[in-house]
Amino acid sequence: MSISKDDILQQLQRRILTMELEPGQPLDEVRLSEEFNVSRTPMREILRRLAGEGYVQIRDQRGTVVAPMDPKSMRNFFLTAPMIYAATSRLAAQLATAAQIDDLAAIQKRFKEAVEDEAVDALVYFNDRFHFTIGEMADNPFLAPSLQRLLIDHARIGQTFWNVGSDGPSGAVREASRHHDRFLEIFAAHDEEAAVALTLEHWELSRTNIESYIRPTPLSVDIDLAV
Amino acid sequence: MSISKDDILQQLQRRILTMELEPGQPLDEVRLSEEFNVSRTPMREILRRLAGEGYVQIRDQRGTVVAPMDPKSMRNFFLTAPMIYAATSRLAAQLATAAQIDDLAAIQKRFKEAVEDEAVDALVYFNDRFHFTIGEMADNPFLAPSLQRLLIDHARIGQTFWNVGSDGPSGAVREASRHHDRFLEIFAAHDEEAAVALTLEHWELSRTNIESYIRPTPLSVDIDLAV
DNA sequence: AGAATACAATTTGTATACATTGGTCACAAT
DNA sequence: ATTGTGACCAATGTATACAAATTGTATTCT
Repeated sequence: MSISKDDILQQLQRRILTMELEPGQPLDEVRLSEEFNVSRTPMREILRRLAGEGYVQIRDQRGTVVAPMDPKSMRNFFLTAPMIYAATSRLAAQLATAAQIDDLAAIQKRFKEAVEDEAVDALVYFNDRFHFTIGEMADNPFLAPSLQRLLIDHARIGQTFWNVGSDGPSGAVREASRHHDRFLEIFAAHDEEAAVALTLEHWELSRTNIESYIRPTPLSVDIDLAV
Repeated sequence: MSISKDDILQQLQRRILTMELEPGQPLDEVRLSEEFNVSRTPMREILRRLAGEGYVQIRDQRGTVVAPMDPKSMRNFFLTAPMIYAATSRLAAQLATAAQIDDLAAIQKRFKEAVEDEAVDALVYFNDRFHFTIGEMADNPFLAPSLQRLLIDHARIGQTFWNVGSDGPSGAVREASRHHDRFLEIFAAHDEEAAVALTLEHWELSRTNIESYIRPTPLSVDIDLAV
């Protein structure tokens, strides 16, 4: 049996989220179709689908590139994420089914393993899957597409967030993991307000860390200026 | 010269928005490719793109149908639209350029013509284009996909809104048109708060009319119950 | 040397033939 | 009568050959 198109799609998504495929990097149809042992036709279809989901950009007659990340999109990201995340969490808390919460718990289990294994790529991926699944729980086709686009850039912008120092996972990583555990409890209790509050807390944790990377805390100015 | 793929895409979008193609209706690749004089390959690509934008649904090995409209999606629509619309308008007010406002004015001109011509399809279409263009002004790739999906169903759900009675365009239609004129002024003035307020006003007008169709005002209960 | 242009090479886009799958209908068995 | 089986048909999915377009390179002219 051969690899399915969905598998190829998912694998490319993972590579893009973990930045194994870098923003702006061109993707060659022929190379990819050879790598995955399919002809160009289905490969092109997969790339079109990735474009529809915001993972890649296709420019007419000029091929496909991994969706770039420019400063403007950063601004929009910080502007939009809290609103969409909060709305999604509220709906998820309203509508969560037991089966969905089980799925979410399974993802969180693998996330925790990644924390202990200090596996950055796995952290990025399962964190994405965790929040993506919350999106599915919200069951709102009008909200989902924006959420999904946010999650793509969140995974990529936040790459450094998960970086494991020489002294093991950072406190922030462990706190994010505790947040996830609390999400599970809150969804089981269908507590909308708590879901929104935790979402904003989770966002702040992420935002602070991301910003400290993008705009690092300036070096101390407390030096001797005497000449 | 032959018809371009973008033209075909746009034409199918228009047909779906005006419900010339009805929700749930199957779309045959071969028939469409013959109608537009292209081979199946580019036609399939166009359908894939329409699927990515939410105009149609593609089920594996079972073909394409115009995106259906079920009661659940209605609930989500009313839940989500005000938030996304308000956020979009705020950003559009912030960022509107003179050229964009000119574009918007051009669309509004054609909208007004449709009001006078009592052309329902044109009303539906140019109203959609008006709000779609506001979305472009907001220039936020994280918000746009949700907005676009909302606009698809707004055009379709609101179909009856534009219906022209025997006594010409309804007051609601004329009021919607006045709202559009005010949008133009507000964007030119970059007045964010006014933009949000007008958006909610515009939404209320639309919502009230739509709901009175979906859930018609109950027949009078003031009848003779005596037996 | 630098700019412009013609040409070659690479890559994307399209058409079409072939393969596979899902649905329908007839028919047999229970 | 209802349900299960299988063959056929129609429609979607894939491979591949060919066409068109873009990019890179070499050559020529100023």
